[in-house]
Order: sequence, then structure tokens, then C-alpha cells
Amino acid sequence: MSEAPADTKQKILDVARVTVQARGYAGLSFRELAKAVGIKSSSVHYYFPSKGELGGALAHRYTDDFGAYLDGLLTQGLDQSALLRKYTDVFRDTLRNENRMCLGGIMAAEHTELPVEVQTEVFRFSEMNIDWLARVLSMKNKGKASEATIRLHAMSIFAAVEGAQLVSRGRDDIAVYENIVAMYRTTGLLP
Amino acid sequence: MSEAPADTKQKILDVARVTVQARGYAGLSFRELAKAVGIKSSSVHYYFPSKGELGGALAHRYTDDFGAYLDGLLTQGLDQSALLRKYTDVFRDTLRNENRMCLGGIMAAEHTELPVEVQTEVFRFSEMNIDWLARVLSMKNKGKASEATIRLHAMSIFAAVEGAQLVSRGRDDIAVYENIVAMYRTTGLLP
DNA sequence: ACCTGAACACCGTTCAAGT
DNA sequence: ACCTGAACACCGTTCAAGT
Repeated sequence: MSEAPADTKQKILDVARVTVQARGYAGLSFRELAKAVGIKSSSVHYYFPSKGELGGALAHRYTDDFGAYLDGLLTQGLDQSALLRKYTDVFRDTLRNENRMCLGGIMAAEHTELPVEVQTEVFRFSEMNIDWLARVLSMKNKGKASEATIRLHAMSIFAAVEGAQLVSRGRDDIAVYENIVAMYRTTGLLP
Repeated sequence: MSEAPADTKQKILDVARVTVQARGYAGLSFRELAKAVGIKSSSVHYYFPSKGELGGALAHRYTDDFGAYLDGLLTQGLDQSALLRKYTDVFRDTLRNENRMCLGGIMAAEHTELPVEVQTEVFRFSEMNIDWLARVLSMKNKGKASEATIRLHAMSIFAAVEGAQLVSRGRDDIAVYENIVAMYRTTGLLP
């Protein structure tokens, strides 16, 4: 019983994802990518006609994977603060893995340089995050805050966490992320 | 009395700054830049031998200019909350001007792709912001919080504001920035 | 002192050609 | 169905050559 060889298309997506998280969409090269996969750059175009389609597919799968992980957390009977800690932990772990960033964050910075099909997926990623956070925030809301307020609170947490990752990276100091997130909890932005 | 013609070196820095804020360091092209200034791309190298030196000079001046503006605010007798509002307003105005981002934020996302001399300046920019915010936070601190706590609070505000700009851009909706910052005030992250 | 064209190794993309 | 080499217009960089 031999291992099934990894599908070339999946291999392309895997390598590309790690590269973009480390170096951004602009830092992804078809020639380098092809070399890592073991084909020629023109062959990458067979699977993904343009860089935009590759980036879009990449971001789409990223959102689905992360969304599935987050939804899995909801079935474990964790309380609100435990769920939010798991959430912020993911962004810390990404940073720990070779100083990589959230795909949605790094691509948001590159917004104006992205093809529309990638911009759409970056939007969808933020939407998924905000939806999930709003669900978690609703757990402890006893009819006090309106749905719009909860959603805005969710969006603010998402933005603050992305910013913590961004600044931590800009200062080349992973510890900064954890300190900032701890302060978010102290000030009450994070329940 | 004729206008003194703008110094070529300054013109390069001016055009480059706007371009990087809109499209990132990776989105800055020597050939496009040269065309906008009215010289050839090889001539840009006469003033800035490498793209890294141009980026470094750019970020350095950006930090100095913004620092001078912020220090100017301190001499106007404004109270803490007014100062912090002026601070968050700057990032909103940048976003309004053709959806541009803070140079320090967009470059932080590109961190791994930047030459060291640019990384150094991105660090210096964050340092300047944190220092200024810590001074403003100290205005109302009656010996309750330690200096380290104030500094961490300052860093958290900086990160959160950068994140608000990032997410606002990723969602292609400038109004998002103001809503998020308002929520930062509601939750108490911003005094 | 300031500018230039030509060359180099990169980039995404296209396409005719292979199997 | 999958892969390739060659060509195209881009990129930063170098450098000998101009004024």
C-alpha cells in the first residue's frame, strides 16, 4: 500500500499558501513556485490560467479551512472566553511558524495590487471571521447590545488582532503580539 | 519672481511616498517613478543607488514629518481625548485620500520582502508612534499604571488603529475605519 | 554633477508544439 | 490530459558613455 502521490494542483496550492503568508501575494513567483513543485512555470498556468485565479483559489480554501476549524470549536462546549482565547491563539501560532502572517491580513495590505477575484476572497475571509466572532459574542449578550453593535464589536476584535499581528511583524518581535492581545483583554475590547 | 523648481531628489521622494502608500513597496517601480518625475529609471539610481535606500529615505522622512505634526499637537493645550482624536483622524484622512494607507502599516505587512535598511525605518516609525501615545496616556495617569503598562497600552492602540485601517482597506469601505475606532472608544481601549 | 541606453537576470503571460 | 521552450513586455541593477 503506497502513499497516493499528492495531486499537483493541491501541491501548488500548498506551496503557494505558505509563500504568500510569508512574503505576500507580490512575493509569490510562478518560477519559484514551479521549481518547488517540480514542474515548469508555464505548467502552473495549466492549472491556474492567471496569478489572480491562483490567489483567489488559495484564499478561498484558506477561508474554508479556517472556518471549519472555528466551527469545530463551537461544538466542544467551550465558554466564550475560552473560545476567544483559542481564536487569538491561532494568530499567535501562525506568527510563530516562521513569522508568517494571516493570509487575509497580508493580502488586505496589498489590496490595490490585487486582481478583483482575490479582493473578493479577502472580503469573504473577513466576513467569515466577523460572523464567527459575532456568534461567540452573542453567547453572553443578554439582550443588552443590538445585533449591529455586536457585529461592530466583532469587526473591531478582528481588526485589532490583525493589527497586533502586523505590528508584531513590523517590529520583528513575536512576543509583542501576545502582550498586545493581553492588553486588549485588560481594556475590555476582548471579553 | 519665479517659483524655484522642485529639487529632483525631493520630487522623487514625494512621488514615491504617495505610490508606496497606495500600492506598497513592491508596487513601486523605478521606471514608472522616473516617468512621473521626468527622468529615466537609470537616473533615479544616481540619487538612490538601490530601491532599499530610496525606501529607507522615504520612511525616514515620513516618520520625521508625522512626528513633527504630532509634537506640534502637544503645544496646543489640547486635553488627552482631543489629542487621541486628532491622532485617529490622521489615519482616517489618509484612507480618504485615494484609499491610501499609513506607510508604516503597509510596509510592516511587507516586512520579509524589505531590505534591512527599510525594516529599520519601519521599526523607528512604530517606536515614534508608541512614544508619543505613551506621553499622551501619561497625562491622565495618576501614578496608577506603571510605565511599562502605559507603554504597552500605547503599543496596543497603535496596533489597533493600524488594524482598523488594514481591515477597512481589505473590505474596501472607508466607513468601517471610523466605526471600528468608535468601538475602540466604547470598549475603553481608547480613553 | 547629472543623465542616458544597453545589457543582465528576474517577473507573469501567451502560444505553438510536444507526449 | 498534462507539460514544455521560446517569446513578449515588465522589473531592479550595473556600467560605460555622454554632457
